[in-house]
Amino acid sequence: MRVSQFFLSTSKEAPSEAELISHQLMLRAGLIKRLGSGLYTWMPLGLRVLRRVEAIVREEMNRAGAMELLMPAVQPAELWEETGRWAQFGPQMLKIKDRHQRDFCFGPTHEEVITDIARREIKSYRQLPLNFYQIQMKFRDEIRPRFGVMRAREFLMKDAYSFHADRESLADTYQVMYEAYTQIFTRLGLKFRAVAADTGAIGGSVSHEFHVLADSGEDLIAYCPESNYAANLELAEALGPFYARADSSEVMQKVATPHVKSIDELTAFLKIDSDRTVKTLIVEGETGAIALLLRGDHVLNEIKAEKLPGVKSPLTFSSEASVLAATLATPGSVGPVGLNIPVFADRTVSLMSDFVCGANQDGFHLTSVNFGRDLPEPQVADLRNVIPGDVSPDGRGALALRRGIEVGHVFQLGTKYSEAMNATFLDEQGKAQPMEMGCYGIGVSRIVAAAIEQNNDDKGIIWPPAMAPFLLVIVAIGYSKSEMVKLAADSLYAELSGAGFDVLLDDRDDRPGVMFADAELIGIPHRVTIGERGLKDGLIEYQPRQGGEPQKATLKGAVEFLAKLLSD
RNA sequence: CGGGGUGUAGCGCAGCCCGGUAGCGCGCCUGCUUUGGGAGCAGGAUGUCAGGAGUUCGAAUCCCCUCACCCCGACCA
Repeated sequence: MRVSQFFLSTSKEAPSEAELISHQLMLRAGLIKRLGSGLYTWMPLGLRVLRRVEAIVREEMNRAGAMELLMPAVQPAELWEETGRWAQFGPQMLKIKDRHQRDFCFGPTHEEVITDIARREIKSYRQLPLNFYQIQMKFRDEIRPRFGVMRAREFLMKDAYSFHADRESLADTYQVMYEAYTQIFTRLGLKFRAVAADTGAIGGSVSHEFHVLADSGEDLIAYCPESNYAANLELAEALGPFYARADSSEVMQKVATPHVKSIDELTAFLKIDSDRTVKTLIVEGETGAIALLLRGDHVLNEIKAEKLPGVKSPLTFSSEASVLAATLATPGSVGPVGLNIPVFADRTVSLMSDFVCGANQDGFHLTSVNFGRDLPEPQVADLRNVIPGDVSPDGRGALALRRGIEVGHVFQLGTKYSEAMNATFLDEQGKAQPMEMGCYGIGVSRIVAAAIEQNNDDKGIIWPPAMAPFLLVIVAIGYSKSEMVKLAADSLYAELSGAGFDVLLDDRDDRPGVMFADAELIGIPHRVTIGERGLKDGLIEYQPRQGGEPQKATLKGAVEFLAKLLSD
C-alpha cells in the first residue's frame, strides 16, 4: 500500500475525551473515529489491525475443531422469553420494535439463538459433540461506556458455543478451547494470564477468564507467584488465619465515641489499628436485614456476599431507615452485640478476640468484645476480598494482586439453556437428554486496545508484529524529487509486496520528520529509510520500531535482508 | 441512575468572574524557499460560541430549561 493512495489521519494532539493511553493513541493514529458514546468507526488503518486479530482467532478456532457460522444481530424477543432473560438481562439489552410493533433486541450475546439452532438440528448423540462460533458485532447498552473501544457499546466479539452428550465431553472441549485461547493470545504477542472466574449472569459452573496484564485494567487478579493459582479477585478465596482465637483478657466496655462514623475515625479516636476493629454491614435479606462482619481494614466481596443463604440478589445495602429499625443505630455505630438478625462473620473476624465494634447506640462503641462470651458464635463465611500477602488457597505461598483487561472468557454452562429451551438429543437408549453446553468468548475489538495499552512509548503504538497493520514501512525521502530514490523505493516495495509482505510505502513529499513521526505513531514494527544520501553509496537504513539501533544495508541485498527480518 | 465536569474553527485551547459583536496554536488552501526527525516567509479560508427560551439598547459572557460528551461508583468481551 502506498500512503498516497491510503488514508492516514494522524494528529499531534488527542481529543480531550480520551483518558486512557490506548484510547488516545487509537484516536491520534487515526485507527478509530467516535460517532457517539460507545460507538466507533474503524478507519482503514484500524480495520487492518482488527482483521489481523480476527484472522488469528479464526485460524485457531478452526484448528481447534470449531465451525464458523453467522447468526443474526437482531433477535426476536420470544427466544429470550423462553430462558427468562428478556426481563432478566435488563437495560443492558437494546430492545427495539419492528414495523409491526413486535419486540426484538440487538444481540448482546447468542446463547438463545444457537440453542434454537441446536434443538432444531441436533437429534442424536451421534451428531455430538459440536462447536459453533461466529465473529460478529454485539451491542450492550453499557451503563457507562468508556475508554474508547475498550468498553464500547457496539463491539466485535468472537463467541463459540459447544454441545455435548455428557459432562466429560464438555470438559474435553472446554480444555481444547482453553488451550486454543492460550495459543491465540500467545500468537498475538500479548502478556496475559488465565484466571479462575465467577460465572456471573451467563450462568454455569466452571469458568476461566483470560486477562491481558496492564496497570490500567479494570479487573483485579489475585495470583500466587510460587504456584499456578490465579483467580479474579471476585472469586479468589480468602482463607482464614491459621492461628486459634486468643483468649480474652479484658472485660467488654462501652466507650463514648462522639461523631465517629468510619473505621478511620474510630482508629484515630481510640488510637488503635484498624485490624483490631470489626465493621458491621447491613444488607437486605429475603426475610429482613442481615449483618455481615468484616475486619475494619478488609473490603467486602459483594459476589461472595450475594451467595450467602438468605441474602437478596443483587446485593443491596439497607437504607439508613432499615438499618435503624434493625439495629437501633445509624450506620457508623452498628455492631453485632445484641443483634437479633442473622449474622455472618468473615473467617478472619471469627478468630478475633478483644475487638472493637459499634454499640448499636449512636455515638458509642464497644471494646474488648469476644465471641462466645459477649455475643453468640456467628455463622462463618468467606466474605472479603483477598489482599496481598494472604495465603494462597492452594496453600503454596502468598497471594499478590495485579490488574488485567478481560479479553476472553470460557464457561461450562451445563444444561441451563438446553433445559430452558428444551434442546434435547436421543441417547444410546433412545432417551431424550438435555445437551451439555459450553460457551467461549473473545473480545476482538477490545484486544486491539489492550495490545496498545501493553505496547506503547512516548512516540506512539508499538504493534506486536502479529497484529500490525503493516509489517514494514518504507520511508522514501524526496520520492518525487529524486529519480534515484523513486526507483529504489518502488522496486523494494514491489519485491517485498510480491513476496507477500504487508508493506507501506511512504511516497509523500513531506519532510522526513513528518514521515518518521507517523511511522512511529502508527506503530509499524520495521522501517527502512531510502534517501539520496545513502543511495550514493548504495545503502539504505533499517530501524526497528522498538529496541534496536539503526543499521545500514546495501540496496542490493535489501530484499533478502528484509525478507528474513519480516519472516521472523 | 446518582455525584462531579465540559461544550467557542477539523483538533487542542483562551475569552466568560467584570456584557460592547470572537481570538491563539496545530491542521487546511495558495505562492516562493526548504527536504535525514513534526520546516521558513508571505497571503488566505473556516464559527448558527451545543440548542432553546429569557434579562438587556446590546449576550460566547448573566438567568432558566433542554441536549450531548467526559470523569468517579453498581455491569461485562
